[in-house]
Amino acid sequence: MTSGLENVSYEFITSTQQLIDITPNLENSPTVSVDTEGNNLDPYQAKLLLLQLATPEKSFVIDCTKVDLGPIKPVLEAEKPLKILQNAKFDYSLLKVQRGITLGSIYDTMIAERLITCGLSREISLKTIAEKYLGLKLEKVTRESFTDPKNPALRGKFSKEQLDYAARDAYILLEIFKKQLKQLKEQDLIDVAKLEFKVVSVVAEMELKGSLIDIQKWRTHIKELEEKRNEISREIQKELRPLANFTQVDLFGNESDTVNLDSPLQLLEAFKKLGVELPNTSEATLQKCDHPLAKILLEYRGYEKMITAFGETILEKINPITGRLHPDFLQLGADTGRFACNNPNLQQIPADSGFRSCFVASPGYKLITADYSQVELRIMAEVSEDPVFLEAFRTDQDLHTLTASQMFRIPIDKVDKNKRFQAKSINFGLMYGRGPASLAVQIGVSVDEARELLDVYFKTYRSVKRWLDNIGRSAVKNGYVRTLGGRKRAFTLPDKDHVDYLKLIGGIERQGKNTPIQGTSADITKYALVFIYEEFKKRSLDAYLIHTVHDEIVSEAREDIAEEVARIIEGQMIRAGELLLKKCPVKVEVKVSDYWEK
DNA sequence: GGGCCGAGCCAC
DNA sequence: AAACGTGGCTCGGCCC
Repeated sequence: MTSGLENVSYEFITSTQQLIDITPNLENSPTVSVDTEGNNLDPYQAKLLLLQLATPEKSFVIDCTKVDLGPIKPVLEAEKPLKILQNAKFDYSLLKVQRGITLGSIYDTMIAERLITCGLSREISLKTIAEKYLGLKLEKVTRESFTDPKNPALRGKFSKEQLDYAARDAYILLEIFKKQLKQLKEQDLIDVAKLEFKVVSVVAEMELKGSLIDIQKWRTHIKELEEKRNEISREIQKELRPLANFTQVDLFGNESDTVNLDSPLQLLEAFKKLGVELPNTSEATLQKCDHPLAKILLEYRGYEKMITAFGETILEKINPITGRLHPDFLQLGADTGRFACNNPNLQQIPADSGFRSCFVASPGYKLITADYSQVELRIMAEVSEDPVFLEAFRTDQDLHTLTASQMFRIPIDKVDKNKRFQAKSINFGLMYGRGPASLAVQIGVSVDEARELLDVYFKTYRSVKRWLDNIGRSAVKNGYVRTLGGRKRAFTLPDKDHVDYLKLIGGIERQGKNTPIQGTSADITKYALVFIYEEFKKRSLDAYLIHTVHDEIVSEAREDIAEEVARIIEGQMIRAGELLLKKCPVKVEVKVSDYWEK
């Protein structure tokens, strides 16, 4: 079953001359799998220990503590052979930072697996795919042994076990690659796979560059929030003090006459003394509560949340070597194809608070923020071919105002704020498969009125309704949907006799409606990232991608070329949009600034 | 004391 | 309160 894959024969390279001798083996192979071992996950702090290379004919394990990788730099940086890696971003970053070597072309087995499973599974580890494709049960990997500070490998002493595993991890990728490729072809995923593989190195470079944060400004902002929170806290305590007998005793026996506002237990007790019996202190409960204290408490929580979620914790992630933030961009974080981001998640920095403006350009540089204007609604116009929607975008009108005008049968200049808001709520809500009940809550009308509004809306935009109905049905009928970039998302269909059958089907219909829209937006942004990166490289510009938030791309460029770079970014983003949107025009808004602007 | 999960809230 | 899509982070509560 496992056909000798457990024990791969390999050559251990411990001198530069040996490496020179094997270079032809690599140059003449169509594919070479690549793996690295370092002693740290952070490419800036890691020491490169081993580099494993495997061709179908022969495998090599290179002792990077002794060997100069210069002789194989050209073959790694060339388009051919194709480099096959599991989670290539890691190896790319390590090789780039520690040896100045990049990888010219990438096939990533982890990314490929995410495309192949397309939402049905998130099991994409090497362990999982080795078993799936090769029937191979990998023993617990010795990767941890490399990161142990006491590990002799740090001094260039490798155990036979370490070397064997290292060689095997590289070699098996060749076999996995062949089987995955068949799957990618069968599922018609080659185009999107090519895109994703190009995105890998762009994301690696983006992460390596990272974002600069103005620490002083950030701390000042936290302090302002803390002051506001403390002020509210004092106000609350003042209300409570006259009630007395609130003596709390902490772990050290210290007595306090204040209530811990973060303790639900103490809060309930306090409310009780005020004559208010509450079942709990959840947001909903407090919202319904008439007592003025409830309102202020919610305000307190708002500040508290900001401070804990975006306070000092983000500053702790600043890299000690670069002094910048290097978040982890998860290229296929969402099943729709969108990025996710963590450590820290820079995709959820509050948009309208003082936090964003703390992200700044390096001295002598500018930040360029570029975002697609209403890209998801434009995608809906494209896929539905709705004549009214398309016309609105072709003539660059305000879609929400136009929608309101048509729904309520009033002239454009008679559309007030409320009617525009209602139309906007429907326009956006549709993309989420939103129903009358939730719409009613948002725009403050009864459910019947909301249903009425939706009816009118769909009479105006018949093609939109037809498209939404069809795509929802096809998600259930076929078990999957696709984006305009060819990306696929599959669904696990419930059994007909499942107790929640209708509920589950409803969920799949909504996902089926949303995924082509959200996922096409992801396709476009990813093409744009690749185009922009290639353009920067081709022109050798002192400009760098540093961040992306779904329909937005942030770059940093030297001051004197910032305006030129802004035009390049805009052009490449439009080019990416037009690659997938043929009927609906694409619009991009670009800003050049000293900080991250919304 | 660590893992897991839901609630609640941040983004698009 | 409630049939609104995609994520991550923090907290509190629960379990082992």
